[in-house]
Amino acid sequence: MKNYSRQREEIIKVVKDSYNHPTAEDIYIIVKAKNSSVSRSTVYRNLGVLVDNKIINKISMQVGPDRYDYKREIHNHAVCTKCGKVFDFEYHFNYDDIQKEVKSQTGIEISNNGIALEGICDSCKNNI
Amino acid sequence: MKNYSRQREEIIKVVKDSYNHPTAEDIYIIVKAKNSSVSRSTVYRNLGVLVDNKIINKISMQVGPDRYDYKREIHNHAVCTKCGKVFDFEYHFNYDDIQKEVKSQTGIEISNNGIALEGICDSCKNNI
DNA sequence: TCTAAAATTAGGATTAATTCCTATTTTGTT
DNA sequence: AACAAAATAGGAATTAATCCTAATTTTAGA
Repeated sequence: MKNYSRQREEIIKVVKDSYNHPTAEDIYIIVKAKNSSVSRSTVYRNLGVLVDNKIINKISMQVGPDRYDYKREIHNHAVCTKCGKVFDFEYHFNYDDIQKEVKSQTGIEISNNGIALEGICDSCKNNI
Repeated sequence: MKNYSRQREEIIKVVKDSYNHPTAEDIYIIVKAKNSSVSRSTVYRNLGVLVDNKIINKISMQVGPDRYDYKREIHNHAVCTKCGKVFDFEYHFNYDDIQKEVKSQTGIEISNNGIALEGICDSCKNNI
């Protein structure tokens, strides 16, 4: 994130305006459509940079490509392992305590902002 | 899981005896080494079947291939997003309440047994 | 403003992990 | 034993993501 670039600016804006946890490909399509010539590799590279800089979140799941989420107030995700749809949910986790506990037990400095769980959503259960 | 097969039996045993969250490839190597001719696709297919039947867990993360874990008493995972190492940790989450809450807010029936968090481990932080 | 170094990009090739395909073999049932 | 259903082997194909290199853009400094 040393130098400004129009492409990165666009990518940030697209993620910020998306509330449906888009994939890298989704983002690529949208940025591309907005005129701005951009390459797939630029999208992937910048998403990585933005995750590293804690501007966006990356959600990896048991099914399908990774999803991205602009970092706002803390919230949690529930992902359907059949269709890949991502839902937000609220729950009062004691994030600070969890973080402290994980650090002391494993040495890992947690970067999640929120917790992700997986399961089967209603429509998939009724195999629609 | 309708019919018995020697290969599936072996795969279950390998996952059960592994306490280091092996990848599909790890499992394939071990089963193969144990004599038993087995193909990679058989390993992948059976791991899927075993996950569906809730005999094993699948851990997907931001980095590297999926990991598998034999389902025992409930516990949580902390994954390093740099090196991919998976650590266990204990934390008293109110799983029942979380499950109920997620179900009512999103319709998702959670299948996780335990919660997975991500971050950077000690050795990666000191970029060893 | 001009220039050089550093950062970033485009575009395509490559890789890694997983899924898919089909002929063959094994298993459970009568 | 015979038949149908389930599972396997082996390799091809697909998907998502990463990597590579030459060209372009940005920034900082003279």
